Amino acid sequence: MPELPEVETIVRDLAQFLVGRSCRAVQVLNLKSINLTAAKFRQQVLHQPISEVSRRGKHIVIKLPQNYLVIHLKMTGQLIWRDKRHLIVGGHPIKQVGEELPNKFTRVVFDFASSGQLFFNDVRKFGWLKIMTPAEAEKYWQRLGLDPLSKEFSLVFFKKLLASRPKSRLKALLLDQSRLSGLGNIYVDESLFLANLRPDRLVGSLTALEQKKLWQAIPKVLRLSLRYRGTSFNNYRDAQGQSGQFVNHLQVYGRAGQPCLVCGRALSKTRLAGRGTHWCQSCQH
DNA sequence: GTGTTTGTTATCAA
DNA sequence: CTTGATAACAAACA
Repeated sequence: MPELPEVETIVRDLAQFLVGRSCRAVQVLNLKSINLTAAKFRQQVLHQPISEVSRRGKHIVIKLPQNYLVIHLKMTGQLIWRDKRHLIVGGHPIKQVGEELPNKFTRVVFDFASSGQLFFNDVRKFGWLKIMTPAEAEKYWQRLGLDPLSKEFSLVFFKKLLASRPKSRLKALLLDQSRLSGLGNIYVDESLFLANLRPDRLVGSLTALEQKKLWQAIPKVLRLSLRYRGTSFNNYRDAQGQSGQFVNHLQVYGRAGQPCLVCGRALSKTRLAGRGTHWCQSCQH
């Protein structure tokens, strides 16, 4: 489940591999993964030098001279770069990390001639790659809320956000991409645990101190995960096919029934805002 | 065969 | 308008 830290990890890697390069061939193995016909998609991408790879919420944005290639990995999407050049260290070629690609879940392949290949894999086919004009992209971004790692994510902004949805539950508000963009199920649960707040608390019931604590917890969790290159609960891999290691530092997500790492009480799992919600009944109020 | 998993959108209800 | 619930999308996994 790629959320902000996972997408940011992929974007930083891809920028190194892709910027300045042009795609020489595209194979579309699943038409539903793209927003144009294969011929038009190919025409938009081929021989167009990539100038920038960036992130908008959970979206990956690849800048081409005329248009943007916007990618959402949804739940099981992967973007994995395979270098074609034989890296020789100490007289021996470095062994490629991860499995052989393409595999049965590869949906699109971008060929970068002599340098390498980029594979879009997606078990569940929810992910997508869309060519957008700058105008279309701008319109699309307008639906996204603020990035919690941006400098605009101030305490004042956050308090206004909370005040605008007083009757919502914390879990639902933090998952809403039109309010904040980038948090998903894992980091919402982790942030609420770190802030000692119940996921089902009404937003309007928070004290000033609780508001500040939550505001601090969100970027803290995201940055910590980024340091470990994200959470590979199952499907997520970075752009080099490697797992993220933050799964070893999760406090509540995926730990239902196991002891709370702070107080020792068995962690709970309930259903809230349509999602499995993990939390500690002793530590969160 | 059944239930669970989740990002996002659409639809419906109160 | 707000909020929440549910289905849909698709496929693996227990």
